[in-house]
Amino acid sequence: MRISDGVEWAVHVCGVLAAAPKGQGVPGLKLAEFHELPPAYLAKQLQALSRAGIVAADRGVKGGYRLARAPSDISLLDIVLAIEGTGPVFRCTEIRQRGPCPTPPAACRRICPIARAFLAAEAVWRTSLAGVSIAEMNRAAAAESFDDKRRHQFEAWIADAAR
Amino acid sequence: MRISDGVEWAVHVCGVLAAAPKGQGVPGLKLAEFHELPPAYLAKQLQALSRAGIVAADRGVKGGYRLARAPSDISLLDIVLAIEGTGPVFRCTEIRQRGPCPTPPAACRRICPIARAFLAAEAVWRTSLAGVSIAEMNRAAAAESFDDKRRHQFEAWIADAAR
DNA sequence: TCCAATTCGGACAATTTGTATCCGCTTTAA
DNA sequence: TTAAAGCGGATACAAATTGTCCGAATTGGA
Ligand code: SF4
Ligand code: SF4
Repeated sequence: MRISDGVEWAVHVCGVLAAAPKGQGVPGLKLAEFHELPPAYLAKQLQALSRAGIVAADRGVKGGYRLARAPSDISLLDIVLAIEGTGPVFRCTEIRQRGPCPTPPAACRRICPIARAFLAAEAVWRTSLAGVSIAEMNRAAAAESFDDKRRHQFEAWIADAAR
Repeated sequence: MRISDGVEWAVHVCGVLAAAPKGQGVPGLKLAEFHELPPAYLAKQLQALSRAGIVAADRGVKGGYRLARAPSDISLLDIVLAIEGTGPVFRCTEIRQRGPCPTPPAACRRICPIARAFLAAEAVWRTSLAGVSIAEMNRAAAAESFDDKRRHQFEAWIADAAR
């Protein structure tokens, strides 16, 4: 049970896009270059973000990716669900209905205590991730690891990358 | 990001063992038969439970598996960690230290806000799973899906399976 | 208007991970 | 001594993940 690398990439990319000039798009190639990621594979993750309505994509020579909504309105959970899919982590194969002493179908109308416990645990996990937004993380990251020099370096880079 | 089938199997097996006669062991073959599971693969999961100290294994002709501690002292989290491993779900590849605008190593002493958020979410997930024990789930399952006839059927089966 | 440059999009292959099985070994009770 | 049972490693098989490619769509200028 491990989380895909694409989730980490997507979170970082959204952080960069949140800091990009309003109304301008950043090409996927530039985003890949920023973190030294495989461009073609990152493009696939960006497609998933686009399908989920988290980023918007403009094609053509002045195209690129930009956030589809405000950074404060995009949570970690949104990104995880976009990349990993919305299905539950624990999925039941109904083995209780098999074997020499099966649970009768009538008793299987409601999910069993085991599945309930896993769903409840996933619910609090999702709630926790839903509570932190891109905007908050960018603010925290800037305060912790940006000095004036690096901030200027970043702004120069993104001014060149944005279209 | 999905959870292994072996976890579901292990939880069910622990539930069966909790209902077995005290002091007697149930062979792995019988446990596989009860849920119609592939015997060889279930045996591997049982090894993991044994290594984690959740079940105890007795070898030899009167051997079998039995719970290593009280059912009320075995949580869902214990089983998940035994089967899936204890590593974190989200593991960072430190991509922030690469590319044209890297985070300086000095600022990477503490984990970043992104990783913190994921670790916090996993912590509440684990806490939730740690709060439900095998004993509680067996009690709930019995109340929901056991009538007198099925209870007798189950006790007859396990009396024959236990050694 | 048409063409060339640029970019996203989905289909496709390669790699890694997880699933499942088997067999020899040790241990134990009869 | 023998039969039953768990342990561990070696080995095939299936699936998900990772990674790459080429075509469709859009823009801007000739
Ligand atoms: S009893 Fe619960 S965990 Fe087991 S197969 Fe049914 S729903 Fe899944
Ligand atoms: S900044 Fe955070 S999420 Fe990104 S690579 Fe570093 S620790 Fe991981």
